[in-house]
Amino acid sequence: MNFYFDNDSPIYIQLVEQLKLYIVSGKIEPGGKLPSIRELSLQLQINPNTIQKALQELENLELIYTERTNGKYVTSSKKNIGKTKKEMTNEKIIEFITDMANLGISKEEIIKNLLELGEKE
Amino acid sequence: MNFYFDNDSPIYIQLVEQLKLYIVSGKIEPGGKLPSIRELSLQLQINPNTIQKALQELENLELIYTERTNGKYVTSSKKNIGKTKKEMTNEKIIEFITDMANLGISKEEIIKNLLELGEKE
Amino acid sequence: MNFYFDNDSPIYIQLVEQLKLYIVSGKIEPGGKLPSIRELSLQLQINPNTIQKALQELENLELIYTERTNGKYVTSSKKNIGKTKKEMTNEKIIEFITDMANLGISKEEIIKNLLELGEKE
Amino acid sequence: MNFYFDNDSPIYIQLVEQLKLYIVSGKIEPGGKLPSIRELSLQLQINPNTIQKALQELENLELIYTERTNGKYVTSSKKNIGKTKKEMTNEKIIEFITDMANLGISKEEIIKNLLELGEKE
DNA sequence: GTGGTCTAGACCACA
DNA sequence: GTGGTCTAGACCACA
Repeated sequence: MNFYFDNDSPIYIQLVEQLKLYIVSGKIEPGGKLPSIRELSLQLQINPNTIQKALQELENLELIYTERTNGKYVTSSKKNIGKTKKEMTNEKIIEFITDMANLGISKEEIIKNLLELGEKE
Repeated sequence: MNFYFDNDSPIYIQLVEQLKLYIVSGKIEPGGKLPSIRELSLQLQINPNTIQKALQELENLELIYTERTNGKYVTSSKKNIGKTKKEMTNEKIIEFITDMANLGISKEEIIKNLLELGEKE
Repeated sequence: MNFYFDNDSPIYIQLVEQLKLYIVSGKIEPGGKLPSIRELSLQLQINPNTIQKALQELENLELIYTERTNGKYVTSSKKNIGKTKKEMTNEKIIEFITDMANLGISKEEIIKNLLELGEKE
Repeated sequence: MNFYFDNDSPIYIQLVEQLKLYIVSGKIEPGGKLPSIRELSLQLQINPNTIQKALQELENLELIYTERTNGKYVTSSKKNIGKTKKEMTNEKIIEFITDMANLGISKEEIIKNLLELGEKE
């Protein structure tokens, strides 16, 4: 797991986004234990308060849960994970389509563009 | 021209984004005169300083220019407008593809998804 | 005589500067009659008030003088013209040296630079 | 670091210019931390908004960068600093040569003049 | 009328 | 503590 941060948005938000992606894409496995806040703080060179804030958000989304005195775990609920994945996907698709529409770019052009990008890679 | 503002990002940024879209999509025509800062301020119920800040950004992007004591105009340079449009489009496409890849969604799935959205509408 | 204007400084100032240069460099001859404000206004596409303001400045500098009901003339006084030329020159040289010093560039480097520029042309 | 302000141009521009000089001449070292906006405001007796505006310009020029909630730093990029220094130097030299040419003063005369200034000092 | 600058001061998120 | 945003409002030069 690698994390990248820029100065364009709050660090805790960037952390939430990246952890969400690791969870919904399965790169962090369901039910797995998370490193402690202290550990994460050291590893990522981020203030523990900021880590805590990010993890709190993930807990609100029911993607992780806390076992008192024991640590934090990724949910085992495929349903929760799937729901978040679907939400994220839909949100991003809708936003993308809207953006393209506002730019005056049709669905056909988008698809053509995507296919070309596919060939180049 | 309609403008909508939410509380998720600074007003001046939202104004810049919306004006950019109006310009690159041609809804404000190249060379056209913009309403004065005072007028926009009244219309949008936004402080003139905030309007000024947004327009300054657009001027930095060379999408508008200022005639001293006369007013502000959209650039007539199709090149500038086209360049910005291309930049905005590419940026959003790349971001979208990256997001989808991180979510573990393949290009084929995206296209399928887009086509389905097309049918629904 | 050609005039060029940008939006970086007030037009009347740009007009003063350009006229000063034409006078001190002799491109407008001493004692010569200037076009009327109306004519200049038409030619340069500049508001007559702006022309008037610029000419007033030149009159304060004793580079031109007004013959009531007859028009405006460039001074015949070589002394006045020479004095202004010297002032402008010294001012610009001092400013340039100061700028270069602030940039940490020595006199020797400047001269080297100038000579190189000479060769290229 | 000393700052001087006159009434000939906007304060924020003068501040930008002076900070640029301090940066490109190395008097503020690359990577160094700038005083906070509030501190500068107090020291220079200038409104924080005006300071902010000046620093924003420097950030646009990529001469400084912001660490969220932490402060502002001079870039460590020698490339950026060098590029700006070169730009400033060339600009001023070209402007100077043009001015002198318009005044009808030859390169030889300029150099003679510079050398004389050297002797006087 | 136009845009530009500046101040005072409040308020916010973030770390 | 840090920077960022926004408003209210004054004032200015210019055309």
